[in-house]
Amino acid sequence: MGRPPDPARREATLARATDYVLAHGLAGLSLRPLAAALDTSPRMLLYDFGSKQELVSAVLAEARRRGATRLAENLPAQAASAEEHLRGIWAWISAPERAPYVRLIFEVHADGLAHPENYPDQAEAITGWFDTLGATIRDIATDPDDTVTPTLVMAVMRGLLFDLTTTGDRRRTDLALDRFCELLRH
Amino acid sequence: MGRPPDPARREATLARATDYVLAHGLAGLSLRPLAAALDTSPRMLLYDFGSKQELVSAVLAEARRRGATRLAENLPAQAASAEEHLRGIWAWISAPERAPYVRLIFEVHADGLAHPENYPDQAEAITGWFDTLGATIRDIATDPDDTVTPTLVMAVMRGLLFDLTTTGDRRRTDLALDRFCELLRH
DNA sequence: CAGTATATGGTACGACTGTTTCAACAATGG
DNA sequence: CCATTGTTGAAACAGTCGTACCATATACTG
Repeated sequence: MGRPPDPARREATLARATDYVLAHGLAGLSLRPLAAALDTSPRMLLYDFGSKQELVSAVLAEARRRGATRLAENLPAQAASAEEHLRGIWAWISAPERAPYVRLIFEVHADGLAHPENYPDQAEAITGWFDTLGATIRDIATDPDDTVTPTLVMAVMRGLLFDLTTTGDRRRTDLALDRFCELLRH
Repeated sequence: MGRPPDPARREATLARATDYVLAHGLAGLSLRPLAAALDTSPRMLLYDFGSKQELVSAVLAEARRRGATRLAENLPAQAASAEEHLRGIWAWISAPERAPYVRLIFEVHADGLAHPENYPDQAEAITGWFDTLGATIRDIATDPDDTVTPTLVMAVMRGLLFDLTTTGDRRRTDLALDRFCELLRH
Protein backbone atom coordinates (compact mmCIF):
# COMPACT_ATOMS: atom_id res chain seq x y z
CA MET A 1 0.00 0.00 0.00
CA GLY A 2 1.61 3.18 -1.17
CA ARG A 3 4.72 4.09 -3.05
CA PRO A 4 7.82 2.29 -1.76
CA PRO A 5 10.62 4.33 -0.23
CA ASP A 6 13.79 4.81 -2.24
CA PRO A 7 16.82 4.56 0.05
CA ALA A 8 19.14 4.49 -2.96
CA ARG A 9 18.36 8.13 -3.67
CA ARG A 10 19.49 9.15 -0.24
CA GLU A 11 22.75 7.28 -0.59
CA ALA A 12 23.45 8.70 -4.02
CA THR A 13 22.80 12.18 -2.67
CA LEU A 14 25.07 11.50 0.28
CA ALA A 15 27.92 10.43 -1.99
CA ARG A 16 27.63 13.53 -4.14
CA ALA A 17 27.18 15.77 -1.12
CA THR A 18 30.40 14.37 0.29
CA ASP A 19 32.18 15.22 -2.96
CA TYR A 20 30.80 18.72 -2.71
CA VAL A 21 31.84 19.23 0.90
CA LEU A 22 35.32 17.92 0.20
CA ALA A 23 35.60 20.32 -2.71
CA HIS A 24 34.09 23.41 -1.08
CA GLY A 25 34.75 22.94 2.61
CA LEU A 26 32.51 22.71 5.62
CA ALA A 27 32.71 26.24 6.94
CA GLY A 28 30.52 28.07 4.45
CA LEU A 29 28.31 25.12 3.62
CA SER A 30 24.79 26.19 2.71
CA LEU A 31 21.83 24.09 1.67
CA ARG A 32 20.79 26.09 -1.37
CA PRO A 33 24.10 26.07 -3.26
CA LEU A 34 24.65 22.47 -2.25
CA ALA A 35 21.24 21.45 -3.53
CA ALA A 36 21.78 23.35 -6.77
CA ALA A 37 25.10 21.58 -7.34
CA LEU A 38 23.39 18.24 -6.72
CA ASP A 39 20.45 18.95 -9.01
CA THR A 40 18.05 18.74 -6.14
CA SER A 41 16.43 21.13 -3.69
CA PRO A 42 16.94 22.13 -0.05
CA ARG A 43 13.52 20.67 0.44
CA MET A 44 14.73 17.21 -0.56
CA LEU A 45 17.94 17.42 1.46
CA LEU A 46 15.91 18.05 4.59
CA TYR A 47 13.44 15.39 3.58
CA ASP A 48 16.24 12.84 3.32
CA PHE A 49 18.42 13.90 6.24
CA GLY A 50 16.07 15.66 8.61
CA SER A 51 18.25 18.69 9.26
CA LYS A 52 21.41 20.31 8.05
CA GLN A 53 23.32 19.05 11.05
CA GLU A 54 22.31 15.45 10.41
CA LEU A 55 23.34 15.83 6.80
CA VAL A 56 26.72 17.13 7.89
CA SER A 57 27.14 14.23 10.29
CA ALA A 58 26.34 11.78 7.52
CA VAL A 59 28.77 13.49 5.17
CA LEU A 60 31.54 13.39 7.75
CA ALA A 61 30.94 9.72 8.43
CA GLU A 62 31.09 9.05 4.70
CA ALA A 63 34.29 11.08 4.35
CA ARG A 64 35.89 9.14 7.20
CA ARG A 65 34.87 5.87 5.60
CA ARG A 66 36.43 6.93 2.32
CA GLY A 67 39.62 8.14 3.97
CA ALA A 68 40.12 4.92 5.86
CA THR A 69 39.51 2.87 2.73
CA ARG A 70 41.88 4.91 0.59
CA LEU A 71 44.59 4.77 3.23
CA ALA A 72 44.24 1.02 3.60
CA GLU A 73 44.52 0.62 -0.17
CA ASN A 74 47.69 2.62 -0.38
CA LEU A 75 49.55 1.12 2.53
CA PRO A 76 50.22 -2.56 1.84
CA ALA A 77 49.88 -4.54 5.03
CA GLN A 78 52.95 -6.69 4.74
CA ALA A 79 55.30 -4.70 6.84
CA ALA A 80 58.39 -3.04 5.68
CA SER A 81 60.09 -1.31 8.59
CA ALA A 82 58.06 0.94 10.84
CA GLU A 83 60.02 3.88 9.48
CA GLU A 84 58.97 3.08 5.93
CA HIS A 85 55.38 2.85 7.09
CA LEU A 86 55.65 6.22 8.70
CA ARG A 87 57.12 7.74 5.58
CA GLY A 88 54.42 6.06 3.52
CA ILE A 89 51.66 7.52 5.61
CA TRP A 90 53.20 10.96 5.47
CA ALA A 91 53.72 10.80 1.72
CA TRP A 92 50.11 9.78 1.29
CA ILE A 93 48.45 12.23 3.66
CA SER A 94 50.59 15.20 2.66
CA ALA A 95 50.06 14.70 -1.07
CA PRO A 96 48.16 17.54 -2.76
CA GLU A 97 45.35 15.15 -3.69
CA ARG A 98 44.59 14.70 0.01
CA ALA A 99 44.27 18.44 0.59
CA PRO A 100 40.44 18.31 0.69
CA TYR A 101 40.50 15.62 3.37
CA VAL A 102 43.10 17.46 5.37
CA ARG A 103 41.16 20.68 5.19
CA LEU A 104 38.03 18.89 6.34
CA ILE A 105 39.86 17.42 9.33
CA PHE A 106 40.98 20.85 10.45
CA GLU A 107 37.62 22.44 9.78
CA VAL A 108 35.82 19.84 11.84
CA HIS A 109 38.33 20.17 14.63
CA ALA A 110 37.98 23.95 14.74
CA ASP A 111 34.19 23.82 14.67
CA GLY A 112 34.25 21.11 17.31
CA LEU A 113 36.13 23.46 19.65
CA ALA A 114 33.12 25.77 19.64
CA HIS A 115 30.38 23.13 19.31
CA PRO A 116 31.60 19.82 20.74
CA GLU A 117 28.00 18.60 21.03
CA ASN A 118 27.80 18.37 17.23
CA TYR A 119 30.69 15.95 17.01
CA PRO A 120 30.15 13.28 19.65
CA ASP A 121 32.61 10.87 18.05
CA GLN A 122 35.48 13.29 17.57
CA ALA A 123 37.64 11.87 20.32
CA GLU A 124 37.17 8.41 18.91
CA ALA A 125 38.33 9.71 15.52
CA ILE A 126 41.65 10.53 17.17
CA THR A 127 42.21 7.41 19.20
CA GLY A 128 40.76 5.24 16.45
CA TRP A 129 43.98 5.66 14.53
CA PHE A 130 45.91 3.94 17.27
CA ASP A 131 44.59 0.52 16.32
CA THR A 132 45.43 1.13 12.70
CA LEU A 133 48.73 2.71 13.51
CA GLY A 134 49.65 0.57 16.46
CA ALA A 135 49.88 -2.51 14.27
CA THR A 136 52.27 -0.92 11.84
CA ILE A 137 54.65 0.65 14.33
CA ARG A 138 54.61 -2.04 16.94
CA ASP A 139 58.36 -2.47 16.75
CA ILE A 140 58.83 1.18 17.67
CA ALA A 141 56.47 1.11 20.61
CA THR A 142 57.75 -0.38 23.82
CA ASP A 143 54.76 -2.66 24.28
CA PRO A 144 51.62 -3.57 22.32
CA ASP A 145 49.28 -1.51 24.49
CA ASP A 146 51.47 1.55 24.24
CA THR A 147 49.30 4.53 23.31
CA VAL A 148 52.03 7.10 23.87
CA THR A 149 54.07 6.36 20.78
CA PRO A 150 51.08 6.43 18.41
CA THR A 151 50.00 9.66 20.08
CA LEU A 152 53.37 11.21 19.38
CA VAL A 153 53.54 9.90 15.84
CA MET A 154 50.08 11.19 14.99
CA ALA A 155 50.89 14.51 16.65
CA VAL A 156 53.93 14.92 14.43
CA MET A 157 51.82 14.17 11.36
CA ARG A 158 49.07 16.58 12.31
CA GLY A 159 51.48 19.26 13.41
CA LEU A 160 53.42 19.04 10.20
CA LEU A 161 50.17 19.14 8.23
CA PHE A 162 49.22 22.29 10.10
CA ASP A 163 52.55 23.80 9.10
CA LEU A 164 52.42 22.57 5.51
CA THR A 165 48.89 23.77 4.86
CA THR A 166 49.78 27.19 6.24
CA THR A 167 53.22 27.82 4.82
CA GLY A 168 53.14 25.52 1.80
CA ASP A 169 56.79 24.75 2.51
CA ARG A 170 56.92 21.10 1.58
CA ARG A 171 60.69 20.85 1.67
CA ARG A 172 61.01 22.00 5.25
CA THR A 173 58.17 19.82 6.50
CA ASP A 174 59.51 16.78 4.67
CA LEU A 175 62.90 17.37 6.25
CA ALA A 176 61.26 17.65 9.66
CA LEU A 177 59.71 14.24 9.17
CA ASP A 178 63.12 12.89 8.18
CA ARG A 179 64.47 14.30 11.40
CA PHE A 180 61.73 12.63 13.39
CA CYS A 181 62.44 9.27 11.76
CA GLU A 182 66.08 9.76 12.57
CA LEU A 183 65.22 10.35 16.22
CA LEU A 184 63.07 7.23 16.28
CA ARG A 185 65.89 5.10 14.95
CA HIS A 186 68.16 5.57 17.94
CA MET B 1 38.48 74.00 13.74
CA GLY B 2 36.31 71.10 14.68
CA ARG B 3 36.31 68.33 17.20
CA PRO B 4 39.63 66.47 17.52
CA PRO B 5 39.77 62.75 16.75
CA ASP B 6 39.91 60.28 19.62
CA PRO B 7 42.26 57.40 18.80
CA ALA B 8 42.10 56.18 22.40
CA ARG B 9 38.52 55.07 21.90
CA ARG B 10 39.49 52.82 19.02
CA GLU B 11 42.24 51.21 21.04
CA ALA B 12 40.03 50.64 24.04
CA THR B 13 37.43 49.06 21.78
CA LEU B 14 40.10 46.90 20.19
CA ALA B 15 41.25 45.62 23.56
CA ARG B 16 37.74 44.72 24.66
CA ALA B 17 36.91 43.24 21.27
CA THR B 18 39.95 41.00 21.60
CA ASP B 19 38.72 39.84 24.99
CA TYR B 20 35.37 39.08 23.44
CA VAL B 21 36.79 37.14 20.50
CA LEU B 22 39.04 35.12 22.78
CA ALA B 23 36.06 34.30 24.94
CA HIS B 24 33.53 33.55 22.18
CA GLY B 25 35.65 32.43 19.26
CA LEU B 26 36.07 33.72 15.75
CA ALA B 27 33.77 31.40 13.86
CA GLY B 28 30.38 32.81 14.78
CA LEU B 29 31.55 36.36 15.32
CA SER B 30 28.87 38.90 14.52
CA LEU B 31 28.93 42.66 14.79
CA ARG B 32 25.69 43.16 16.63
CA PRO B 33 26.33 40.86 19.61
CA LEU B 34 29.92 42.06 19.76
CA ALA B 35 28.83 45.69 19.81
CA ALA B 36 26.22 44.97 22.48
CA ALA B 37 28.84 43.30 24.70
CA LEU B 38 31.11 46.30 24.23
CA ASP B 39 28.41 48.87 24.98
CA THR B 40 28.69 50.32 21.53
CA SER B 41 27.02 49.84 18.16
CA PRO B 42 27.84 48.10 14.88
CA ARG B 43 27.83 51.55 13.42
CA MET B 44 30.78 52.59 15.59
CA LEU B 45 32.74 49.40 15.00
CA LEU B 46 32.60 50.02 11.28
CA TYR B 47 33.36 53.67 11.82
CA ASP B 48 36.51 52.77 13.73
CA PHE B 49 37.70 49.77 11.72
CA GLY B 50 36.25 50.25 8.27
CA SER B 51 34.92 46.74 7.85
CA LYS B 52 34.41 43.55 9.79
CA GLN B 53 37.43 41.96 8.16
CA GLU B 54 39.70 44.82 9.17
CA LEU B 55 38.37 44.60 12.70
CA VAL B 56 39.16 40.89 12.73
CA SER B 57 42.65 41.52 11.43
CA ALA B 58 43.24 44.09 14.15
CA VAL B 59 41.92 41.71 16.80
CA LEU B 60 44.17 38.90 15.61
CA ALA B 61 47.19 41.17 15.62
CA GLU B 62 46.35 42.24 19.15
CA ALA B 63 45.87 38.63 20.25
CA ARG B 64 49.24 37.68 18.78
CA ARG B 65 50.87 40.59 20.55
CA ARG B 66 49.35 39.50 23.85
CA GLY B 67 50.34 35.87 23.34
CA ALA B 68 53.94 36.72 22.58
CA THR B 69 54.15 39.00 25.61
CA ARG B 70 52.61 36.48 27.98
CA LEU B 71 54.89 33.73 26.72
CA ALA B 72 57.96 35.89 27.11
CA GLU B 73 56.94 36.74 30.65
CA ASN B 74 56.53 33.13 31.63
CA LEU B 75 59.70 31.71 30.13
CA PRO B 76 62.71 33.27 31.84
CA ALA B 77 65.44 33.85 29.32
CA GLN B 78 68.35 32.53 31.31
CA ALA B 79 68.57 29.09 29.88
CA ALA B 80 68.00 25.94 31.71
CA SER B 81 68.43 23.00 29.37
CA ALA B 82 66.62 22.95 26.06
CA GLU B 83 64.50 20.12 27.37
CA GLU B 84 63.32 22.19 30.31
CA HIS B 85 62.48 25.01 27.94
CA LEU B 86 60.46 22.65 25.84
CA ARG B 87 58.59 21.36 28.84
CA GLY B 88 58.04 24.92 30.00
CA ILE B 89 56.50 25.95 26.72
CA TRP B 90 54.27 22.90 26.67
CA ALA B 91 53.16 23.42 30.25
CA TRP B 92 52.34 27.02 29.45
CA ILE B 93 50.55 26.56 26.15
CA SER B 94 48.62 23.48 27.19
CA ALA B 95 47.34 24.99 30.42
CA PRO B 96 43.56 25.46 30.54
CA GLU B 97 43.99 29.23 30.81
CA ARG B 98 45.46 29.25 27.31
CA ALA B 99 42.49 27.42 25.81
CA PRO B 100 41.06 30.61 24.26
CA TYR B 101 44.33 31.37 22.52
CA VAL B 102 44.69 27.81 21.32
CA ARG B 103 41.17 27.76 19.99
CA LEU B 104 41.78 31.00 18.16
CA ILE B 105 44.92 29.60 16.54
CA PHE B 106 43.02 26.63 15.19
CA GLU B 107 40.05 28.71 14.11
CA VAL B 108 42.24 31.08 12.16
CA HIS B 109 44.11 28.21 10.59
CA ALA B 110 40.91 26.50 9.49
CA ASP B 111 39.41 29.68 8.10
CA GLY B 112 42.68 30.46 6.37
CA LEU B 113 42.46 27.17 4.51
CA ALA B 114 39.31 28.42 2.80
CA HIS B 115 40.21 32.13 2.62
CA PRO B 116 43.99 32.55 2.59
CA GLU B 117 43.60 36.07 1.21
CA ASN B 118 42.23 37.22 4.56
CA TYR B 119 45.34 36.15 6.44
CA PRO B 120 48.33 37.41 4.47
CA ASP B 121 50.70 37.00 7.42
CA GLN B 122 49.72 33.49 8.43
CA ALA B 123 52.87 31.84 7.12
CA GLU B 124 54.95 34.36 9.01
CA ALA B 125 53.04 33.50 12.16
CA ILE B 126 54.40 29.96 11.81
CA THR B 127 58.00 30.68 10.94
CA GLY B 128 58.08 33.64 13.30
CA TRP B 129 58.34 31.22 16.19
CA PHE B 130 61.63 29.91 14.89
CA ASP B 131 63.52 33.00 16.01
CA THR B 132 61.93 32.81 19.43
CA LEU B 133 62.33 29.10 19.64
CA GLY B 134 65.64 28.79 17.84
CA ALA B 135 67.40 30.70 20.58
CA THR B 136 66.13 28.46 23.34
CA ILE B 137 66.82 25.12 21.68
CA ARG B 138 70.04 25.97 19.96
CA ASP B 139 71.87 23.17 21.65
CA ILE B 140 69.45 20.65 20.19
CA ALA B 141 69.66 21.98 16.67
CA THR B 142 72.70 20.97 14.65
CA ASP B 143 73.48 24.52 13.58
CA PRO B 144 72.13 28.01 14.32
CA ASP B 145 70.33 28.38 10.99
CA ASP B 146 68.63 25.02 11.37
CA THR B 147 64.92 25.45 10.68
CA VAL B 148 64.16 21.74 10.67
CA THR B 149 64.42 21.14 14.40
CA PRO B 150 62.19 24.09 15.31
CA THR B 151 59.73 22.91 12.67
CA LEU B 152 59.59 19.50 14.26
CA VAL B 153 59.34 20.84 17.79
CA MET B 154 56.50 23.19 16.89
CA ALA B 155 54.78 20.41 14.98
CA VAL B 156 54.84 18.21 18.06
CA MET B 157 53.37 21.03 20.13
CA ARG B 158 50.62 21.81 17.67
CA GLY B 159 49.84 18.18 17.01
CA LEU B 160 49.57 17.43 20.70
CA LEU B 161 47.38 20.49 21.16
CA PHE B 162 45.12 19.20 18.40
CA ASP B 163 44.89 15.90 20.25
CA LEU B 164 44.44 17.45 23.69
CA THR B 165 41.74 19.87 22.59
CA THR B 166 39.84 17.04 20.96
CA THR B 167 40.20 14.21 23.42
CA GLY B 168 40.87 16.17 26.60
CA ASP B 169 43.28 13.42 27.56
CA ARG B 170 45.98 15.42 29.31
CA ARG B 171 47.79 12.45 30.74
CA ARG B 172 48.38 10.76 27.41
CA THR B 173 49.48 13.97 25.68
CA ASP B 174 51.81 14.86 28.52
CA LEU B 175 53.36 11.42 28.30
CA ALA B 176 53.79 11.84 24.56
CA LEU B 177 55.76 15.01 25.17
CA ASP B 178 57.88 13.15 27.68
CA ARG B 179 58.54 10.56 25.04
CA PHE B 180 59.56 13.23 22.56
CA CYS B 181 61.97 14.78 25.04
CA GLU B 182 63.41 11.37 25.64
CA LEU B 183 63.99 10.91 21.93
CA LEU B 184 65.67 14.31 21.72
CA ARG B 185 68.08 13.43 24.50
CA HIS B 186 69.83 10.66 22.61
C1' DC C 1 -10.89 2.16 -9.41
C1' DA C 2 -10.11 4.06 -4.71
C1' DG C 3 -6.96 4.53 -1.08
C1' DT C 4 -2.52 5.33 0.80
C1' DA C 5 1.99 5.93 1.06
C1' DT C 6 6.22 8.38 -0.58
C1' DA C 7 8.29 12.07 -3.28
C1' DT C 8 8.75 16.71 -4.70
C1' DG C 9 7.95 21.65 -6.13
C1' DG C 10 7.05 26.32 -4.71
C1' DT C 11 6.83 29.66 -1.45
C1' DA C 12 7.18 32.17 2.58
C1' DC C 13 8.51 32.93 7.40
C1' DG C 14 11.42 34.80 10.82
C1' DA C 15 15.85 35.60 12.07
C1' DC C 16 20.07 36.85 11.00
C1' DT C 17 24.15 39.11 8.23
C1' DG C 18 27.52 43.27 6.96
C1' DT C 19 26.87 47.60 5.44
C1' DT C 20 24.82 52.27 4.08
C1' DT C 21 22.13 56.31 4.48
C1' DC C 22 20.41 60.28 6.80
C1' DA C 23 20.07 62.73 10.52
C1' DA C 24 21.46 64.93 14.62
C1' DC C 25 24.74 66.03 18.27
C1' DA C 26 29.20 67.68 20.34
C1' DA C 27 33.21 70.20 20.68
C1' DT C 28 36.43 73.07 18.98
C1' DG C 29 38.68 77.28 16.20
C1' DG C 30 37.93 81.63 14.10
C1' DC D 1 28.02 83.13 17.39
C1' DC D 2 29.07 80.06 13.70
C1' DA D 3 31.22 77.19 10.75
C1' DT D 4 33.72 73.04 10.73
C1' DT D 5 34.82 68.54 11.89
C1' DG D 6 34.47 64.41 14.52
C1' DT D 7 31.03 61.39 16.59
C1' DT D 8 27.01 58.80 17.14
C1' DG D 9 21.97 56.89 16.92
C1' DA D 10 18.12 54.81 14.27
C1' DA D 11 16.63 52.77 10.56
C1' DA D 12 16.71 50.54 6.39
C1' DC D 13 18.76 47.83 2.50
C1' DA D 14 19.72 43.78 0.23
C1' DG D 15 20.97 39.70 1.12
C1' DT D 16 21.47 34.80 3.22
C1' DC D 17 20.24 31.30 6.32
C1' DG D 18 17.68 26.88 7.97
C1' DT D 19 13.30 25.38 7.92
C1' DA D 20 7.99 24.76 7.73
C1' DC D 21 3.82 24.79 5.29
C1' DC D 22 0.81 23.43 1.56
C1' DA D 23 -0.22 21.45 -2.57
C1' DT D 24 0.54 18.09 -5.96
C1' DA D 25 2.55 14.30 -8.46
C1' DT D 26 3.76 9.54 -8.48
C1' DA D 27 3.53 4.68 -7.64
C1' DC D 28 2.01 1.11 -5.27
C1' DT D 29 -1.91 -2.20 -2.73
C1' DG D 30 -6.31 -3.89 -2.09
